[in-house]
Amino acid sequence: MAKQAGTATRSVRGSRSGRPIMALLDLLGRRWALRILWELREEPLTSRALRSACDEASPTVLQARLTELREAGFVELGDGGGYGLTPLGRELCETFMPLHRFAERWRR
Amino acid sequence: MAKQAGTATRSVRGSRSGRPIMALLDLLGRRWALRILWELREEPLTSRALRSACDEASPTVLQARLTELREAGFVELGDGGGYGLTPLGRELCETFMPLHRFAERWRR
DNA sequence: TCCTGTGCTACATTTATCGTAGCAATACGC
DNA sequence: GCGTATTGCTACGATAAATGTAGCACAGGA
Repeated sequence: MAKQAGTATRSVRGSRSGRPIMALLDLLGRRWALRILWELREEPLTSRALRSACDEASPTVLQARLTELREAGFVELGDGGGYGLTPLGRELCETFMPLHRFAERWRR
Repeated sequence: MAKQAGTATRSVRGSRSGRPIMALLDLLGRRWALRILWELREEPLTSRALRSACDEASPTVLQARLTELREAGFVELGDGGGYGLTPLGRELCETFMPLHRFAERWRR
């Protein structure tokens, strides 16, 4: 699994262009990535609470996504335990808020 | 591979809640989905041009994503050939535009 | 007719994710 | 101390999804 340290560019899958938007789209395009950010939007959650919020997704992927999101600087592990958004992550989450309104109108 | 007709709700993976935002986050959280929307943001592209734009992603997934995005009503296949965004898809894409600015500031 | 480009598919290989179980560490109350 | 509960996190076999390469049928254009 991808878990190498965030030393370098890390050639995020399918985006060797170096354009940051591609790296971001790729990171957010992995399973549960968007969902994790969404579930943390209001308050920090423990790893198990987050798992519950994410329909009991397997801890393997959740842990992988959390590591990636932490390396990206969007999520952090509070010293008292529990995952929360960093200021940057909160900012990113704000970017996604209009999606909520859109989804409500969409209603497949 | 997921390819069933859009007959029913289709229980989008990991979102049995019925909340549309979950379905949307799930759909957009599949590989190349966000990227496809992004690459189509300006002009329609043929399937092969889209493939080139997406770093030569395998046509199997691209075709799968395109089918899903079409069923969702975000993408359509123009009668002259070439994939383009529907008005709804364009609207969704607008929602993601702030992401571009964010990514530029992010620059991992 | 041949050539080119379109959307799209087959299929074997590789990779990601799932599901279940369990670990070490850190607390609690007794 | 002892048990018990919770934390973050990992192992590992089974399953689902993505990759890479090749190629199909169809529709023009020369």
